Amino acid sequence: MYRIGDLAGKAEVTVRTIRYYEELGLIDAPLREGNGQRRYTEKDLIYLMRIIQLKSYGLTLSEIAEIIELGKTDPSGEKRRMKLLQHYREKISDAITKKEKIELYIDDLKWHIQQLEEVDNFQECPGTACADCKFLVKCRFAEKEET
Amino acid sequence: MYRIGDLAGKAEVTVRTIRYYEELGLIDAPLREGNGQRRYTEKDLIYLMRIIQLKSYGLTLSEIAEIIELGKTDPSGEKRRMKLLQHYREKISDAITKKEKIELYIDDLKWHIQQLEEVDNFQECPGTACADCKFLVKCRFAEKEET
DNA sequence: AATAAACCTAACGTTATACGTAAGGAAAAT
DNA sequence: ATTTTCCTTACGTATAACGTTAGGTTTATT
Repeated sequence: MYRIGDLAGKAEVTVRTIRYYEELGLIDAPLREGNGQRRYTEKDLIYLMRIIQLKSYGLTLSEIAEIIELGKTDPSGEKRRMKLLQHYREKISDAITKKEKIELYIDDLKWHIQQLEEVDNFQECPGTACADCKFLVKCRFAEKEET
Repeated sequence: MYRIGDLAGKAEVTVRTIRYYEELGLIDAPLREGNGQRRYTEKDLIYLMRIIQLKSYGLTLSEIAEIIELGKTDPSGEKRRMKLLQHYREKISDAITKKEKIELYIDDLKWHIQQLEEVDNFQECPGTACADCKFLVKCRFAEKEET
């Protein structure tokens, strides 16, 4: 059995963080000794590490809470199972959207680099989005290409 | 020449947002008429749209400011050019890191879904990171596989 | 036994982001 | 003539994820 400080040490977080997660309902209220101090098990540690891992994936605490809540729901019963699946799939598509945005950004940066390597004034266009740029008509680069 | 309200309309942001961006130095202080009112050009609009686009990529305003600062640096002169290139490349690798984290997360969610489709108690393992899980020894699923 | 270290609850404080909103007044548009 | 837009200054807001006292008990160490 770990005391809260031990758990914090193993998980490399602060004691406050653990209490906070408990407050949020991210981790279950642990056993208490007669004196009122929290005692944790190995399982609690695993659970905590899981949360930390999800955080490292870029999830917010409330997103993690949501997932945990889903997990607590009785997984037997087709309807609940389907709902869980649906939630996860939504999360996936959100993540894919995020990912795609980052990819756009990366492309944009690459475009900038290319400009930087070839051109002098490189700061005035919207990058890879040039094709559907609202200002294509008035765009310098577009004008140049026309010429 | 646009007044600030026109510009806001075209860019689909509020007037406050434009003033705020000016405050942050994201956009240059525009021309003022005798009365002190701001007048904007088409170029200002393009600039603003560019900022909005970068925001849509998930960049924060300060990240955008940083990029704009980079752009303002005189790009003539080989050393500065190289430095700019380096900055952009760093930004790219940051973005790639972010992207990879999201991909991990997506994999993890997919793993969850798979578990959810096949298994009953699916909530207790760290997902795709199982291979280098700190608790593999004590892991239920690992034990089951050993059995 | 005495002092230090760890624990408890409750609650206010902090940093950052990206504006919103109100006050008080001048200029523009209808 | 009055409604709308604009100006500056500056306080307000919301969320996130804890940090940091405060005031007090418990456990560990010397």
